[in-house]
Amino acid sequence: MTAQVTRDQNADIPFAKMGSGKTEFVRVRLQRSNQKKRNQGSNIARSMRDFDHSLPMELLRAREAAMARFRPMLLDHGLTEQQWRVIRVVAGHRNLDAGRIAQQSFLLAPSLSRILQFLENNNLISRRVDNNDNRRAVFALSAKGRRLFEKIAPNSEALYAKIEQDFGRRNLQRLYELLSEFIDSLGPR
Amino acid sequence: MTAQVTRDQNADIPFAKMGSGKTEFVRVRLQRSNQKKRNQGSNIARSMRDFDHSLPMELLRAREAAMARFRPMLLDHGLTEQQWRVIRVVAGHRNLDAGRIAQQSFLLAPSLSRILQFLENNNLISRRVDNNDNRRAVFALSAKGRRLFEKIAPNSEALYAKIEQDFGRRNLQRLYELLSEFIDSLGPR
DNA sequence: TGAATGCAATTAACGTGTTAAGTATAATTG
DNA sequence: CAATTATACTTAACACGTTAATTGCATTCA
Repeated sequence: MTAQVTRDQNADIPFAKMGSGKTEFVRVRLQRSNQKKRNQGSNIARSMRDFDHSLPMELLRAREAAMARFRPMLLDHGLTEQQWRVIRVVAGHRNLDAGRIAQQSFLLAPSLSRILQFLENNNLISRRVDNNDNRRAVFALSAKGRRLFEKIAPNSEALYAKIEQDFGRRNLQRLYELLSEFIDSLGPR
Repeated sequence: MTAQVTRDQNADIPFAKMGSGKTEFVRVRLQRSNQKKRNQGSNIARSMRDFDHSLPMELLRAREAAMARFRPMLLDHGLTEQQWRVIRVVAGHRNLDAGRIAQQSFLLAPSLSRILQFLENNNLISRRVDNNDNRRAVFALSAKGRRLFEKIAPNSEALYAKIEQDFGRRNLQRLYELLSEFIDSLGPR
C-alpha cells in the first residue's frame, strides 16, 4: 500500500528547508497582526483583499488547521484523507454503490473511481456487480479493510476530542450550526 | 491563455450526465433530511460518522458552496481560483517575492511556482530578480494583468455582496469570528 | 576564505480536483 | 421492440495539493 503522503505541519516560516537533510515544506500561516499592514495598492485591490482574505480563504484555512491534525496519523497508516473518507463510508453501510459513496464522502466521481481502484488493489475493499443493475458496483470492506478501519477509528476520535477540547464544545457546536446554515443559504444551485 | 476549467454547478443528483450531448458532472450535495437515515454499521462507525460528516467535511462543503458562485465567473475569464488568488495578491502590493505571495494566497510553494509560470507565460505578470538577493524573484502585474484584474474585481465584489445578502451580514460576521478563533485555537501546531 | 549550513525557489512524483468525453447498461418512447 | 435518451460509472487531460529532492545563491564560521 503506497498512499501519497500529505502535509503534516503548519508554521509561520515560508519554504522552511534544511540545508542537506530532511525537507519540510510547511503551510504558511498569515499572522493576524500582519493583516492590517499591507495597505498599498489600488482601491479596488484593497476592498477585494478584505474579502479574499476572508470567506473561502478562511474556510480553507480552518479546514487546513483541522486536517493538519489528522493527516500525520492517517499517513502512518498509509492512507490519504480522501481514502479514509471512503473507508469510513464503506465501513458504515452495506451494499453501497459508488454513487452513494460519492455523496457521503463528498467526492466527485472521477476521484472516487481512482480511490476505489486503489482500495481494491490493496485488498481493503471488495467490489461486486449489483444484482439488479449491471451498471452499478457495490462495495464492502474486506477483513483487512475492517482491521485497518478499527485501528484508525479510535485515533481519529481522540484527535477530534482534542479539537473539541481546544476550541470548546460550545464554539464547535455554534460553528457547525453556522456552516450548516451557510451551506443551506447558498443552496444547491 | 488556457486555464483549466473548474466546476460550476451543484445538484442533488450524483453523476448526472446527458446521454449523448453535454456532460455535466455535479458536486453531490447530501440532503440534510437523509443524514439521519443511515444508521446501520458498527458502533465505531456510527460515532465516527457523526464527526467525519462534520468538521472538515462541513468546512469543505461550505467552502465549496461559496466557490461554486465564483468559479463560473473566473472561468469566463480563463482563470482558476488559485490563479485569481495570486493575481489579487500581486495586484495589491508592490515588489512581492514568491514567499510573500505564497503566504498571502495560502498556496504551497510548488503550486505557486507553477501558477507564476502560467501567469508569466500568459503575460499577466512580470518577473524580475531581486536587487539584493539573487535567489528571490519579485513580481508585478503587467498592463494586461491589471486590465484583467480590473475587469474581474467588480464581479467578484458583486458575488460577495450577494453571499452577504443571502446568508446575512450578521451571520457572516459571526462566521468569520468563529473561523478565526478556530484557526487560532488549533494553532500553528 | 573556503567549507558547511541555511534559504528561496524549482522540479519530481504521485494523488486529488475538475470538466469533458467515452462505455456499457437501463429505461423510455414512438 | 428498435431507437432514443438517461444512468452509472470510467477514462482522459490538465491544474492543484503534497512531500521529497534538487539547484543556486547567501550566510556563517572554522
